Amino acid sequence: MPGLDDRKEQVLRAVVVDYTTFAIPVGSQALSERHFARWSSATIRNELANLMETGHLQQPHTSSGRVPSALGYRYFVDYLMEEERVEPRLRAQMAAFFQALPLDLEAVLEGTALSLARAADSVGVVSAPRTSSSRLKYVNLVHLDGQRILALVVLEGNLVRQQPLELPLVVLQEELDLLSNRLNLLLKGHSTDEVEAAVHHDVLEDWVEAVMRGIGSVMTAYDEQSARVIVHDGLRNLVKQPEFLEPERLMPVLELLEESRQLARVLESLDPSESLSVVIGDENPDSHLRDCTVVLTTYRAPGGVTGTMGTIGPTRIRYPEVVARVRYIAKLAGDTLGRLYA
Amino acid sequence: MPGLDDRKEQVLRAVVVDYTTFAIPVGSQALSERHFARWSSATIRNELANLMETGHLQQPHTSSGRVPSALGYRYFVDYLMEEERVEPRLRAQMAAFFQALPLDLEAVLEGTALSLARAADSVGVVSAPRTSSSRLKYVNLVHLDGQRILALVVLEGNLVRQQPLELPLVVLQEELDLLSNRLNLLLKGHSTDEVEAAVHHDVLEDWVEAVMRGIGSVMTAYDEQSARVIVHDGLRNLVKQPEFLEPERLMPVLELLEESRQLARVLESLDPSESLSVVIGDENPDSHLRDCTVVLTTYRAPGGVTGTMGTIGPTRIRYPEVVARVRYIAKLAGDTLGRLYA
DNA sequence: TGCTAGCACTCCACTCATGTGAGTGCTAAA
DNA sequence: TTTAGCACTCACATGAGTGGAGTGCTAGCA
Repeated sequence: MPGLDDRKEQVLRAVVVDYTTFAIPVGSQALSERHFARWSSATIRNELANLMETGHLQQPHTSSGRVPSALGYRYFVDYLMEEERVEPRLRAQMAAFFQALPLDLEAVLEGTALSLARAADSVGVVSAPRTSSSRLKYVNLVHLDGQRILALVVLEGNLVRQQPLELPLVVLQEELDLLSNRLNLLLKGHSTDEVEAAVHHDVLEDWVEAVMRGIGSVMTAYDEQSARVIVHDGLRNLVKQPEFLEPERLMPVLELLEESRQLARVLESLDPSESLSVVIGDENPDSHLRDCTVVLTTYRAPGGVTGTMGTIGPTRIRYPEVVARVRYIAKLAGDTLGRLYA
Repeated sequence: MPGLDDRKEQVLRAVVVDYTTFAIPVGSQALSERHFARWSSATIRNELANLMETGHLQQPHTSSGRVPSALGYRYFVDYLMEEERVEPRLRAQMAAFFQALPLDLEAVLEGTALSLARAADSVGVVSAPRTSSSRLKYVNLVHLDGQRILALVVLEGNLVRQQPLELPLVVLQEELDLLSNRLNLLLKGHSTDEVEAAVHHDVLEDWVEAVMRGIGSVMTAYDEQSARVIVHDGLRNLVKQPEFLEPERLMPVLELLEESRQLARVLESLDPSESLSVVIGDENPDSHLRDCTVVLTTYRAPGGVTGTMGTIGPTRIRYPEVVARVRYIAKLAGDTLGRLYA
């Protein structure tokens, strides 16, 4: 529920727009001149004071202009913002960029991150697609040497994983082929849980059990890990920003980005239940991102292939523009991955 | 050829040691007190003035202490430095760290980068091993639907690559299994070139040729791309350094690290023909690294598996320590990759 | 000839005082 | 309810003054 009267909303919007444009605190006079010729600066001052009381604005110091607080940005995003349309020329550029990407998962993820970084002039992050629940499509066992074999596991979505295994005895490739066939009949189309249950269900030879355990652990590891593979790009855009001039501001973000496990956890915790979420400043559950705004969305390709992607920048970003661009890039990424998995 | 007399060398060494330790320009008095009780500061001043003339030292401003120039560091590294031994406790820690890494190429590369970053308190970079030319270990063909199949290709080093293929006709899984067996007999252990040659050598059915072309292209793509995969870690160590406080200093390095193609090119151009190379400041061919020292070496695992790795830091690093540690980590990385490819 | 004490000099880094200007809050009148 | 006016606040720039670390140079001594 909005909660601010019409003029307060106009003033708040003007502060957000001006601050995200000029990056300097905005004062009553500037507002009066640039936006509200019909009201004097004194009138604006009263409104500004009110917006301070309600917590929508902040003052870096007593006699400076106003800056939106996290709450102020939040109000702007929720009630005042009209999402822009991505400029036709930029749309075309982006589409061409995606069109030109090699059809290769890593290339697409990296391209998406780069595109996001450029579009928002901040850091772009993309998580690898996690199929909603991985299902076994195909197994193949390869003899390496002695008791060591390699299990190739193909999951739905044509994701291939490998797992070296040490068996309790030497097994020949012919026997492995036979087992591969049996396992394919038995387990094809089954989920991680079902595969792991099958190990306990039947009494099996030792080495067969070892193989099945191996397959189960690959699938489990994939379920857990796949959400953790994250590519990012555009750090240089962050160092340019005045709010990250001091290393003390930059460090937390860098730490987070370099520790991909942490980053994955954070993205997961922010995972947008809605189609797109904007998390502003200290709304972030992770303190590393206290000075950042995270714009997150989900990309989707046919076949339940989805993932999280978005941008991490200063709280002072041009929300209407960035949100629109992130949304559009998610669409492009989804389409491109669709071509990849088709 | 050395070229400096004994005392000048002593003074230069003292300047390098003190500056790399305390990170502030060193003056004649400090030198006299800390290193040369037998000579007065005035004497040292004369020597410092000489070392300025020969270009081994620099002065940030007229009345400040001296700082080694790139030439000075170079002289130190070439003639004055005694490589330290890695502390036993640290050796043990590092070895344990590598021992605990999962036997998986990416994990090992990332672990190596992290280890380098920690050891040198700067950025660690590791290029993927470029096997002189990849060799085929195993092929498996999986029917997807209709005319589409998936080729699973295992290369030496247990690297699995997949490639979806569209065949000119529908082929059943049984036929694919037969072809898999034939191909394994025919191509196992063969290099990219040999595999591609085999396509032209025999007259084959259309769809078999398509499969073989697919396998060849996977291998070619891997050969081309693998030299470019570079992981790095430890950026946060760089922002801490006083010489990178200003964004103008940090930016070039960031740009280079984020543009992995560029980074690959640079590492390649610096590729140490000797076992280990130290490239200091403006000796770097790439201007992005003008303020950096790059310590590069090669890691080697049995079977011609080699790659480039090293650290990128400010010119003010503790050379004897860093060089020793990089060397040791290269050994650990080589051993670990040896286990992986065994 | 090499070393060193002494001295004048330079320049950074810091402090303090001061002025300026953008911005504020408050009040009284329209 | 709006606005003109006014006193006030505070960051920021400027400039003068100071201390200190460091220098180059020179003359005298071993």
